[in-house]
Amino acid sequence: MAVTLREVAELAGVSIKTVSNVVNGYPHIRPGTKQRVEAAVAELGYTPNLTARNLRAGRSGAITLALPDMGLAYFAELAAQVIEAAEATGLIVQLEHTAGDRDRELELLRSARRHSSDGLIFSPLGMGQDDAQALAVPYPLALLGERIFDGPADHVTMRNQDAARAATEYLLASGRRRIALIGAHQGEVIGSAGLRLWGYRAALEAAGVPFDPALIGYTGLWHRANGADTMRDLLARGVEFDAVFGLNDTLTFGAMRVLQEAGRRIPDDVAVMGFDDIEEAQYSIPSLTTVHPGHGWIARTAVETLIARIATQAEGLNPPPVTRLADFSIIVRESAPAA
Amino acid sequence: MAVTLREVAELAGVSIKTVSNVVNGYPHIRPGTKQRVEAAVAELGYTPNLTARNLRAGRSGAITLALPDMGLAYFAELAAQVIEAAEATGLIVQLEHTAGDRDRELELLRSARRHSSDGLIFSPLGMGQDDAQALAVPYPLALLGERIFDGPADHVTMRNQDAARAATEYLLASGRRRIALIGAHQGEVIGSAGLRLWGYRAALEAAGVPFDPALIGYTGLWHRANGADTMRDLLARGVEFDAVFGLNDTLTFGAMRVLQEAGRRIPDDVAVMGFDDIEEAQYSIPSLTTVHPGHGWIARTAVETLIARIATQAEGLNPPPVTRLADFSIIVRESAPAA
DNA sequence: ATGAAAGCGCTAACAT
DNA sequence: ATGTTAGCGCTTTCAT
Repeated sequence: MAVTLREVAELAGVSIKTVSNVVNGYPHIRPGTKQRVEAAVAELGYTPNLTARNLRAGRSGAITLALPDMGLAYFAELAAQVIEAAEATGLIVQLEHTAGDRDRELELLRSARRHSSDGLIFSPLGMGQDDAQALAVPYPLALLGERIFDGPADHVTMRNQDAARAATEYLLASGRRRIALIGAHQGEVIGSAGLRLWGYRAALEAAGVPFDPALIGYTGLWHRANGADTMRDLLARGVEFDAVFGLNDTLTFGAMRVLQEAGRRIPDDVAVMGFDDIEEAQYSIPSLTTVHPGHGWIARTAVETLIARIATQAEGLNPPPVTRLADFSIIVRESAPAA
Repeated sequence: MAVTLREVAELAGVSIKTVSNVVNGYPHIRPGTKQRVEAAVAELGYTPNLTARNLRAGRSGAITLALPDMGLAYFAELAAQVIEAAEATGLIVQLEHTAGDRDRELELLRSARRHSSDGLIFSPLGMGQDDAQALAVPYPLALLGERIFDGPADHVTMRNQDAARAATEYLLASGRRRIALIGAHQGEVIGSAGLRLWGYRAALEAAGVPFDPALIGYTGLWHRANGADTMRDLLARGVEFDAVFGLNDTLTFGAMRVLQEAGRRIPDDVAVMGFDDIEEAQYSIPSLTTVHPGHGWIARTAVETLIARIATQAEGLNPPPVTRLADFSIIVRESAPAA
């Protein structure tokens, strides 16, 4: 079994209080005592039992991060950044997987308190606006993503519509007029796809460029293969276009491959714009012009917001939920140079 | 504050023992009592405090998974699988990031017990065989990967050398003779790169095909960009080859892109073989023939092995470390068809 | 500067 | 079938 305070105290010939004081760096300890305790700690290889400490403190020192799919680079990178941000404040991150399944997501919200964690950072995918009330949970929660707005929980997200509009305006400004959009979700209004499609349409409208439904490529998932399929379909339909706006980078890489297969030069024949700025965007050939949605900021802010909520809730307060929006920027690379 | 057993007991007019019994499904309870308790639980919204339960049980219900880099698809997919396997046995996974940095890895091993977790699944990258003794830690540990062998901890890994040999033999059998290898590490003997290079050489030797150092592409990291760079270098050097064996899939995709840029047809001019069988291998164009290293099995076995070690260590036993090897297989796809 | 002791919320041994 | 109680390892008043 593990060594306890009591055993250290016995060996050092002091009380457990003194050992606790030494371990926790309490200042007023006689140097001699301190040394004896430290020797005993070293000899026995004592490490504090965090579970006991947490029970005493009324917290667990861990937060839960629930993501739909670690296989998508965006989420994998987000996870890495949340872990980093949490680690910086001494919190451990427990990772959960929902597979974007609505039932699993709802179940997670219901059961999350059973996992000994101080709060949840949650990125739903299967749940939608109608499920907003399920976010009214009795523990600290920070929502990510674009599935649910104005819900009863803190929310960290980005200006999807503005960003998509800016991306489209960028393509328009570089002289493109027939901009294909891939990754649309049939009938979606709220959600990354719906919002970004709106931004795209707003930019077209403002520029007086007619919206052509034939330019929209629909696909449920946003993996590389889906982008490839959608692009193949677009080409097969013989639609003309001089630019492609992919609603996420991974999808866009798939589309880019198919374009190149088909002999379309990027950016000469077709300019390509992505969304997410995942790491690979810097290294692809050509490198990908894309929307940087501030995921680092989102990760840090999610952790920060959750910590703040944990603190206020511990004081018995319950301030109204806040929404925090990340800044975005267009990262210009080879696939869509400026005009 | 959260509702406790005591409050539920008070409301239901029973003792906390009875409430505990009900909550834990102890069978012999009078139906009426059970109902009253359940009503009280529901009314107050009681959920057990896991920290207290864990303190009592002497375990935390969580395991730690430490990986070098979530940005690499292989590790992201491995994480997802470990989480799934752990979840199936009721364990939570705490994820840590080492960035493949030796000092961070050593620090992690030292401090891991401070994190309230029952054990560690650890995939080192910066540490090497010389650091084997650092694995002699006083808590349950399962080692992954190919950096350290015969260390003082349980080890779940695969037959790297055999697998690389089989992959090379497959290419030879399909009639290729000039097989470029990319992803080699200068001077490495132990480690994924070193072992796989050895397997490659063994296959060549067995087939009587001379080893040509000019065919070896060196690169430290195994990201897509590294594969692309290495392949560009190979092409620039004017080395002739009719096949490429990439030491991981991600790297191989980068190389494949450059090959296609250069007008080499896959598999007609160059057959391409990867290693890892990440999801994308099914969807790339062409789809990637690769070594399936049994990551699902590795994830499940790592969790299983760790749980077994946790159990024996709790009984005060300390059986010698075990090594468990995953089976591999060659997944034949378009990039390198059978002869 | 240090010790004694209560108590965080839970489970289980022991009673009844 | 249910109640009483000790104790998991720790921190923290309250004494001294």
